[in-house]
Amino acid sequence: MKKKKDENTEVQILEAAKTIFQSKGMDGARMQEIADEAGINKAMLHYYFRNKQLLFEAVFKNAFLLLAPQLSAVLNDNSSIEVKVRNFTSNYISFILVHPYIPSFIIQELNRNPDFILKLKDNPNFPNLEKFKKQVEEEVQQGLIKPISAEQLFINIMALNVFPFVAKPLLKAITATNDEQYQKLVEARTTEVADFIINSIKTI
Amino acid sequence: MKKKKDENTEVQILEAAKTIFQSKGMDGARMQEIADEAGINKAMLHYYFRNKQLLFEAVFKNAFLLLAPQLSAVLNDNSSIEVKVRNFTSNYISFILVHPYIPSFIIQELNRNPDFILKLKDNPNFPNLEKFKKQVEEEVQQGLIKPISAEQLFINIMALNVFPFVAKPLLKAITATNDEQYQKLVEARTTEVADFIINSIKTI
DNA sequence: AACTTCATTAACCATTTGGTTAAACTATTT
DNA sequence: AAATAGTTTAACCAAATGGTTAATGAAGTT
Repeated sequence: MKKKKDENTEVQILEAAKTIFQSKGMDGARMQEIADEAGINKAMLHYYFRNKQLLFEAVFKNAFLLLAPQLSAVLNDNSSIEVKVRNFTSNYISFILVHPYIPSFIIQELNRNPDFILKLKDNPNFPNLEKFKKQVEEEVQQGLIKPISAEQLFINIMALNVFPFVAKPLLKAITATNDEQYQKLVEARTTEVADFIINSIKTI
Repeated sequence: MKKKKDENTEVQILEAAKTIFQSKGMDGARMQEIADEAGINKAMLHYYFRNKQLLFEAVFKNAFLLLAPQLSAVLNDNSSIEVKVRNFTSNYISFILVHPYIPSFIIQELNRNPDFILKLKDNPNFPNLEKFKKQVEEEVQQGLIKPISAEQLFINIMALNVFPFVAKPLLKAITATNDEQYQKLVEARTTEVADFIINSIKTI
């Protein structure tokens, strides 16, 4: 091999960096630990990504690129609000079961450095509320759902779906459940949350 | 002054540590920065709190002791579920306006170190669901609210109230609002969220 | 006033950590 | 096979960082 950096090594680094960064955060992660996880020399991290900040940004962007389509899904398809809510809830919970750390990771690191989001906003996949806004207004107009702003509805959908994963340790303690019980509680939400939202907004 | 550690200094340190830890987290915070913020020598931090971990735990406990009563409020008074939901939502949002960093801080650090909660669980003020459970069951039985488990209802209440603050940078970006607009959006939730919840669970 | 005790500081220390460098290695090109 | 160019490593480095220490200050006790 020549001329081209070994893509395999690069992927290995990203994979290891993802593991370490997502469990320890930018500040808690150590370059040596990432190198060990990847099974390579620490200098390689710098050879491929120059420094810790750039490596972190690569991991962060990858994570966001996985999450963004999940959010956009609620916003940009053509089904009714009710169907959207049901699909989103069920899709999101499956998604999390595969990528459990992503939402906490993104929210945590955005709190640490809010300017970070500016680098993502340009991205064409960045979730956009426009279409959803029109749809909510229309359904309200038509009397299909009770008056609510698209922003508030969106926040509610996100909150009910994402929060149980982000606040897992706290909620586990308060509900006095073990891992298995909490997992069941969360899985039950696949339908519970959708029903809860729809109950609230649908007209009688 | 003698015999007693200068309480003023101790308070100054805790105040400074709170500021730094809550904005940078345990890993991102620097002892020197805390000392500077408190306007004292770095050695004082160790004199009063021995090491970084213990200083952090003091700050964390203080934060949790502020938050816990807010949560217990929903669970332990005697009003109806509907009144409780309204009171909690309105109280919680006022609370956050005074202590904006607390919930993110707690959730973030619990994710970093889930065992941390064990140190809090013993505390008599730790939120307990027992009473709330009975109440929900009763109101369901009486047909006052639709069937829902106390755990799910509690998670929903928490999610709808806490999430907008924890995920502020992300939600600000997606809703394309500036600080002022987002603040308004959140303040509107004082009543919006309560209505949303009650709409969903009340029987017709 | 001498003594004792806690509070505070400046200087110091060992370790950790992100990052660098020069050399070795590997594969491709000529 | 010699030259070339990218890849990988071990060793190294300077700065940052949590923590310590020995000396000084200040206040109460005798």
